[in-house]
Amino acid sequence: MTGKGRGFISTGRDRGRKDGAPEYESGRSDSFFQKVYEVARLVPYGRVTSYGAIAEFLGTRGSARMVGWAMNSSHTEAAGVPAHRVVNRKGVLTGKNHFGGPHVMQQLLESEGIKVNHDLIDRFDEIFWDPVKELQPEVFIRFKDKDAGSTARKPKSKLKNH
DNA sequence: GATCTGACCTGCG
DNA sequence: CCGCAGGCCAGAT
Repeated sequence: MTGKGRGFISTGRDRGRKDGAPEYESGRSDSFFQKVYEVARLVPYGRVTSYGAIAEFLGTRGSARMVGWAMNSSHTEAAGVPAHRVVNRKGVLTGKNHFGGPHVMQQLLESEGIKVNHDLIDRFDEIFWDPVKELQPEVFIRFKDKDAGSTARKPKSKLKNH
């Protein structure tokens, strides 16, 4: 039951250390990037998610670009981040060039049983794994705990139910 | 310390 | 229906 009772996703309040101490060397930090890595690691085997889904999950819907940018620095993570399971909303392997090869990302996906045709994931809507839908019950509590009072969250009327 | 860029997404024309 | 421009936030120069 994945009894990872640890902090998981922190509030990330104190981002950026002016003292020049690199967060990634510390192993775990509260930086926004680390949160992205955590979510990316939660993507099940044989499933994929999108940058926007992770961004929305973290509370910053419009900052999908940051998720991709975070993946760019994911190579510093010794723990290993399954960045190949993160694609854009269309299911296109936009970050394939950052895997050290134009076909590395595709091969990684295919090794998990994911079919890729011309940099496009086949049956993307079927294997798509949305952290907001899957992890919402447990993780959102962490975020709400941050505000603790601002329970007045905007209802997500617009569901991207493909 | 200001400016630009970026593995994106959504909306408008 | 397709094309484009704006927005988003944090790292890099």
